[in-house]
Amino acid sequence: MAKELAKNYAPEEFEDRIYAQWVNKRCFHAEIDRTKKPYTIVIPPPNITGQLHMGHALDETLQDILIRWKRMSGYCTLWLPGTDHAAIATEAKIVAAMREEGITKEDLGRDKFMDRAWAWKDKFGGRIVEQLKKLGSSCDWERERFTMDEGCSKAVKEVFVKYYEKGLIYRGERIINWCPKCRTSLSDAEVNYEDQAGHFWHLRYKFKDSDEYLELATTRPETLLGDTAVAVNPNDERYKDLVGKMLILPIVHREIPVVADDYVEMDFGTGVVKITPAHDPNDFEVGKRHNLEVINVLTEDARITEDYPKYAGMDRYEARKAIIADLEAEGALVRTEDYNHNVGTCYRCGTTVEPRVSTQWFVKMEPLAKPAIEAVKKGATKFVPERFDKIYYHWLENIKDWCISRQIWWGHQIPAFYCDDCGEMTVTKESACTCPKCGKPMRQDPDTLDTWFSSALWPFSTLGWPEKTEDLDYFYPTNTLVTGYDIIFFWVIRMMFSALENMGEVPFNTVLIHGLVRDAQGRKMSKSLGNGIDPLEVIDQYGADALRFMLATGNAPGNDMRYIDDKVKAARNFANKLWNASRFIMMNLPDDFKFTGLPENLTMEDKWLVSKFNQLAKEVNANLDAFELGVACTKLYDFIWDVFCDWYIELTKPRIQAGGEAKASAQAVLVWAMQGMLKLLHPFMPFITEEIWQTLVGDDSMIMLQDYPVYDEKLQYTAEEEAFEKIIAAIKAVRNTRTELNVPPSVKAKLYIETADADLFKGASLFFEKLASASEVEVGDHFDIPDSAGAVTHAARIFIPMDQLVDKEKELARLNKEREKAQKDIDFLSKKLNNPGFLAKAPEQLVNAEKEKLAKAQEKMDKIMQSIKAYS
RNA sequence: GGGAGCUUAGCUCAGCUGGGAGAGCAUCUGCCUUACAAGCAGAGGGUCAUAGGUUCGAGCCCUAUAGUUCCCACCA
Repeated sequence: MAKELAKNYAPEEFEDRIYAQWVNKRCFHAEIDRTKKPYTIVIPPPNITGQLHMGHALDETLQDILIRWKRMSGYCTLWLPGTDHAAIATEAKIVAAMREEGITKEDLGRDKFMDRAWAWKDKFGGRIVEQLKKLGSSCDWERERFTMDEGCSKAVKEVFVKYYEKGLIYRGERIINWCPKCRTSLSDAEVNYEDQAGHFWHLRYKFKDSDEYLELATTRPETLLGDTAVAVNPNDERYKDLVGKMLILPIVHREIPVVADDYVEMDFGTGVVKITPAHDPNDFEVGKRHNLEVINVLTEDARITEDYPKYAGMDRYEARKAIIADLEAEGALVRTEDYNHNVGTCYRCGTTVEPRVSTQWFVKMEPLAKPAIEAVKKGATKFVPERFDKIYYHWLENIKDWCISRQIWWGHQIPAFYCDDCGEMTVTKESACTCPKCGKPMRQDPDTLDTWFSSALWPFSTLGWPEKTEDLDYFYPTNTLVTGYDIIFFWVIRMMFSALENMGEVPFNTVLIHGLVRDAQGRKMSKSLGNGIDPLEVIDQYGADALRFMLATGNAPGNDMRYIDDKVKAARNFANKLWNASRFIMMNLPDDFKFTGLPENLTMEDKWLVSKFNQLAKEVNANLDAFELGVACTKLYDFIWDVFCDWYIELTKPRIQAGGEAKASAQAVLVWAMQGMLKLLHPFMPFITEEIWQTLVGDDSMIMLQDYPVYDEKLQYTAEEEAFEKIIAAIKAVRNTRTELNVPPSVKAKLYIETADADLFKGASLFFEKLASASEVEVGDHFDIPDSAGAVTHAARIFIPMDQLVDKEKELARLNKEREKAQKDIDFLSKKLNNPGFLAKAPEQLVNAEKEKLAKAQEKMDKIMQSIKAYS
């Protein structure tokens, strides 16, 4: 074959072409072959921002490695990509984009607005799909992308109605986080806390029956309008007698009681707290315990209500000023101090969140959380790394009921209907209904569901549930979820309990958790810092394979990783190395070369390589099986670079130059090994391996559809492998000696090799000439060569005669240094082997291994001593 | 306040269920040896944060301490 690779590894020249081939030849999904075992992977929604960032690149890389490996290992694989549901941030983008076009809900009406929103979502989702393709994602997006839209909303209704009927969903008054600007409730996770400079206003409330005052402090004086009590700690000696007394609320002049509650900390401030149940979550709880009235003083957009005409219509900050002025006038303001405190803000618009009592829909968490905890405890789902189960437990054990209603108009509308006439409420899967009591048409709840409510159903709603589909039966429960630890609370937990409740089975068996990608200084990548690195730019510069390899290697699961340019460069250099190795193989192949498998007569170095490759295949499979992707990467890197390129290729050169039969067999082994390495590496570096494969094997063959190499007993040559290591050790020793004596490689010298393995070394003399600058090699069982430098291994004593170049003193010093080293080894090992505790308790295998090591060390020592004697 | 992680070579990090400390980059020395200078051959460099403990044996397990990062909760 007259194929040739371009001179340099240039990923930009083939990555797009290779991807197009995968798509055209339908490699990703092939036909679903239900005779194979299924492997299903669930991936987080990649449309969070409509733009690819490093986090996605990491997600995608890990997932894609696993899915390609499984596919090549004979599994029927399936991705469950999350592109349909209204991910929170995308919603914000959609709305912003629609506003830019001047489109409002009122213009279009809800239904049309939704159609429009879905179109936008396609755009955002679609863009990221294109970006993921550049990374080499083997997900068949076209097929998998829109199969679940309908199913998802069907599933949502199904679950909602079911929960409602089982009493798992209820409507209730709760204090919630409310964004006055977005006019929507926010979950705890959607609130960002930030330190803000504020004030502490010390106020005094007068007692009803005396002229005494009680002093307290507040950061939010305007909520005073809604105060319905003042609280002290029941154990506080200072205020014990005051509990139950009545106070007069300043400005409003309402009577409010002093109550005792543990919530109050005695040593903070004055130890007295004003209680505003309608506008503070803690106060709300206190209010419930003491049956206090809940007085709401703020409207939806955080203005004072009509009930307080003097302040009505003012927003909370204007009202604060006005009220402080009035307090001062009334003599109720004692003093003002500066105070920094944590203020909750809306993650979307940054507005300060207003706690607000309102009617919302809730999911009762306790009965759902219990089975979810159990499932992980008994191992039905396991976290990798394991420690993340602690975070999981910690979260679930302290879980509060989940507020699922949102006051936004995109997303799944709550399937509850109200009769405006008689106040009746129905929860139903139907899209419209009439009042069962008075027969009038009912109005659907305008609120929508928290985006995570539908996301929680992902692993089964995407497979067709609630219908009993073949896919559901075959692919559920899924195998693996890959995600960052930051999403455990949002998504993982909710998928867990939702699946257990609705399917009676866990949604996935393994949750592979990875860390965050940080910048070179270890900071989180963020837009405001401007330190984010665009994966697409990295791909343009170094290629997708280099980026993927860098992301998968050199870090432990669950640990954060820093993005360092040099790391990608190192990965790119590795790709270049592989590229050039295959170039070496191909440029030597005859035009009519036909690969027919491993040749019959393998030489010792062939067996050494084959055996080591066999071991590699075994270990890589084991590592992938245990989700140790980084370890697998490192092993592939070491094998390809060190074992194959630095040793084996060099070892074949004499045969290649010799030509004839020797050349042909060397080429067959080279091609065999290259094919094997490409297959092993393909999940990690799909593009370059595919490109080389197709050049090497032929255009219509695709590496993506090959079988993944596995361990093969027939390829294991343990004894030969070990024997050849002696040659390698000897070559290294000669090189070492030469370098230490500053002999340039151009100066050749004859080698005399004194060894008990004469046949072995005789057969390898060419290697010494090629790799150890030998002009000639003589092997025997005894030599006495004066004026020579020495190289010693446990198996051989090598003389390098170089009269003028060898300084006897220096050589003796060098030998003594070696002797010391060898003595250290012997001391260490014999001490260990003379320890009765070690002999009695250490495993037999280890004891034998240590004995063998000692024997080798002693052999080496003997040889060193002989050389020293020869010099003295 | 509750929880989790990290501390190993100059830098960034590996080190799988405890069995003589590793890689990449950087540094030093010598090489353009026709696959590769994005390379080849060598070298130096670590009391594995500190102090105890368990064990025949500890970077790894236990306890405490220090430094550091993150998550959750949150003070009126």
